[in-house]
Amino acid sequence: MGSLLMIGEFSRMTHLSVKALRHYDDVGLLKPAGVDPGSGYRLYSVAQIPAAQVIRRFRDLDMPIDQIKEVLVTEDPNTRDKVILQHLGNMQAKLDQTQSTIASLRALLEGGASGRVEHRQIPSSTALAIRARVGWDDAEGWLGTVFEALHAALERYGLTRSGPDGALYSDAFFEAHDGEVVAFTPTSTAAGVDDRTLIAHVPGGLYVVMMHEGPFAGIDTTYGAAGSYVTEQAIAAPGPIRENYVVSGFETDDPAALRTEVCWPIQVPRS
Amino acid sequence: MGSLLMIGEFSRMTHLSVKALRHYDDVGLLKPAGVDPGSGYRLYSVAQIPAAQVIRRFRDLDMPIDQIKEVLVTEDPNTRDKVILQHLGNMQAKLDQTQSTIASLRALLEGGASGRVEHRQIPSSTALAIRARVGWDDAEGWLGTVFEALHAALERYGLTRSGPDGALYSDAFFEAHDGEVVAFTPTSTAAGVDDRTLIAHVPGGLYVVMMHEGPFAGIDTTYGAAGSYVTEQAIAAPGPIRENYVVSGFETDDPAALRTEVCWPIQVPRS
DNA sequence: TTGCTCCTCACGTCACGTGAGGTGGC
DNA sequence: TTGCTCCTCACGTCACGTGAGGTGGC
Repeated sequence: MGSLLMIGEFSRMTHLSVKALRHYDDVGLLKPAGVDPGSGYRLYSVAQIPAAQVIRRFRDLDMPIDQIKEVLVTEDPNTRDKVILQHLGNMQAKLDQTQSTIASLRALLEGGASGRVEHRQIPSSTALAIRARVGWDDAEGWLGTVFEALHAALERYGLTRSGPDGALYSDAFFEAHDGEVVAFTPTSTAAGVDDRTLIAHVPGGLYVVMMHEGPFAGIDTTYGAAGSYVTEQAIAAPGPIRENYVVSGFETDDPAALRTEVCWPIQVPRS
Repeated sequence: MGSLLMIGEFSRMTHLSVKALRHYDDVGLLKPAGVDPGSGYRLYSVAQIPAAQVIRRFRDLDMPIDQIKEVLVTEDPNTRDKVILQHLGNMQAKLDQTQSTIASLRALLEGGASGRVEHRQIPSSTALAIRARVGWDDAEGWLGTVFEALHAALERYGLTRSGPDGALYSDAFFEAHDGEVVAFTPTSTAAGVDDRTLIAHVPGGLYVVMMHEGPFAGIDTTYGAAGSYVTEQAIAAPGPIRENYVVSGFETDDPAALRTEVCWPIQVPRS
């Protein structure tokens, strides 16, 4: 129980480097069981080995130190294991996305089939919507929860969806990877909706529309194609970019079956 | 061809942030096609979009900028695609290791069955060996290539292996994640080996030996168990830690079937 | 006394992000 | 003229790694 180890021995037993161990002490992630008052030597207990092993694994998975701290402060073992397993779920999701990034890279190298460009006048519509400042990496998760909330609200008010879910993206969202996003579910009427903040008017306009087929990891290729077209035609117009989720994760579990319309605002042609 | 874009437009089309684009300009990863002499504005060409897409994917996969540069300077498209695919192979391997880290974390939470401890007098032996300073992350790859070289040498000299491959690890390898490692293939005789640098004497000694079952991602648990035992018995001795690859990647493709003996040096008991 | 292991600053690294303060064209 | 988009420093962040310079016990 009380066997104490010097930092080098503890390092060999846990495979954490000495520098890392000192850092974990500094930031309060893993404090040594004791400190020699005379020499200042850190003294670790063999009982700290399991905690060190958990830390090492999470760091291997690039979990931030603060998050690991949250996991480890949970004293009750059952609760703690649940927290860990939940984090593992997130890791797995990240991993799946990495897989999909690799796939999209392969696809890119094999030459992406650029889709067809369509000019479309999108009419304005009434919708239930939620607007927020969203960070780039949180966007996919945010959209998922928000659309679930919007669909639940639709049902609650006895309304029906009059078209695919969609979202408007501010320039800052792309340029600073952090900006306003409006997620909306169109509906023919918002009668009876008492929460006024949910009701929104989604402005229409003239857009170049391209269909993106497959997961979001590769959607930048469609953005590139649409943007190139708009640039070469010199018809770009200001305003948010719009995505329509024609076939979304609510309709299919097969990532390859996803269909997203990328809508790039363009000028009304001069007569 | 010549359509030029301001940095914000290029950001929206490539999904790279403006800050990232400026950084890639600074470090020479992606220079804008032109710069406005009056304003200093960066001007990108639509022809640069594919390069930006490749960069974005590799960065999503955490490939260092310098490596991406190496990939992109390869002008010939065929060679370049081969280089990229090779890097993708590495990525896939890292991903598989992440999977295995997750698995070992789950195993850890379900309570690892700590193996049996054996005291063993390991005799000294002659061996073909390669010694080098190795970085932590390179170790597994280094061992693979080195053992292939050693086996090839054995065959070349008409010798036979007299025991499992093994390696000696300096303290610095664990404590600084960068230190001396000796990989060796034991052989009863080194007669006829003209490359003297290959011949080594692997010293024997008294060790505590524990068998690690499964992939290397979880081997720290066995280190922890062996180290705890040695500490609690107060029998630790100086000297490198030794691993014997009883069932290695050369013998099986199933990670769960791997068997590695972790040998921790201990003192000769006093009469 | 020599070596060994440990200690504490202070600074470097990598890939950007975060402001501050300022400029040019519609 | 106001806004907008862009510009360049300079510094911050995260998780350590890299020395420099120094101390205590066998």
